[in-house]
Amino acid sequence: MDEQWMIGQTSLSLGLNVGGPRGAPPGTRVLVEEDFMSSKKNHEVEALEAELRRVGEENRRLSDMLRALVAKYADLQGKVSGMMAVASNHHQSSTTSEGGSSASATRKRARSDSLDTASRNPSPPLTAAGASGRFAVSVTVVPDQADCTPLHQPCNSKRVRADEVKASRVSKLYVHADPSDINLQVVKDGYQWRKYGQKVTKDNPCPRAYFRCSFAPSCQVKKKVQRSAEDKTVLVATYDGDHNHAPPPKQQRSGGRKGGDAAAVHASPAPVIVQQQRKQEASTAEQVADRKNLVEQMAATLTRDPGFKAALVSALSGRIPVA
DNA sequence: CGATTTTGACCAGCGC
DNA sequence: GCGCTGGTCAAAATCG
Repeated sequence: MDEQWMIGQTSLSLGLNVGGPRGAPPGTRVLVEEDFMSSKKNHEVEALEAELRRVGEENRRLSDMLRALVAKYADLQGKVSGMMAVASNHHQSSTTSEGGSSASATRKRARSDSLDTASRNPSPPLTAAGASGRFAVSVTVVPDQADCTPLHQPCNSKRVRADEVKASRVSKLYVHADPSDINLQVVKDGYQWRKYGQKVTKDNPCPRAYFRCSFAPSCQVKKKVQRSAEDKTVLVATYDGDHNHAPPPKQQRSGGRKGGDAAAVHASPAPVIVQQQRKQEASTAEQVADRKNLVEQMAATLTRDPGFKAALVSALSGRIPVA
């Protein structure tokens, strides 16, 4: 995937001036007359240079470590992909012989079957999210149990327990929402969602909202959004399925009426974290470009954020003692 | 006027 | 069989 590309972006310019002025501005000149001052200055310069060399070396070492890590990751990913492909083939051959629908093929199932006739997309769930300038976003993925869910067993199974067994693609996204927007059940992930239901669940006083992807009628991705029972500032979004289309372009995402996901995404490019569940299927150039855009957006957002810069500067300046 | 949200009703699965 | 619960539907309401 994009590790190599990301590695190549080591020169993401943050526009920082770390460690104070690197030289007097042109045109200014400091005259130091006393010898002891001169020697002291030389001493400081040497110390700073030594520190600079040390930091540079550390930087190089960390870069090497990162490269090694990414290489290992890619290697492992390849192995996992291979194993999953093998498992998928195996499962397919075993499920195709299972035959007709069960006796509990109900009206509802028939309904959902009609919906499920739409293709189950192979595209990776480019689940990206940013939350109102907050950076606390995390993702957990329930690993695919079965790559190809038979059509008579739709992914949107009702029971969580059944989901745990049958669900093909379920991922969870934790978004730290703005406490002031305590009623806003919105997880901004770049896609257009249409709410089709809301329910108060037993274990959580906060209602759970049900969303469908409204950008593409054939897209069967569903999303459940609920505030965490423990921390009401945390939104838990559960994604069910994969999008079979690219994320809508920004100008189209702003079509929502009431400041929904789309409008929120349009409002400001929030930091995003991309998670990928099915690497072996994410090979098209378009998807790669999407992810590059997301990373670029992330970097751009971080560089624009004065708080981030300040934190980075303070962290770096703490490492470089200024006499 | 069309798209979206709201909300009560309905349905299916599960445990007892 | 019954009740509980989660998921979905669909009509009405709302909004730009």
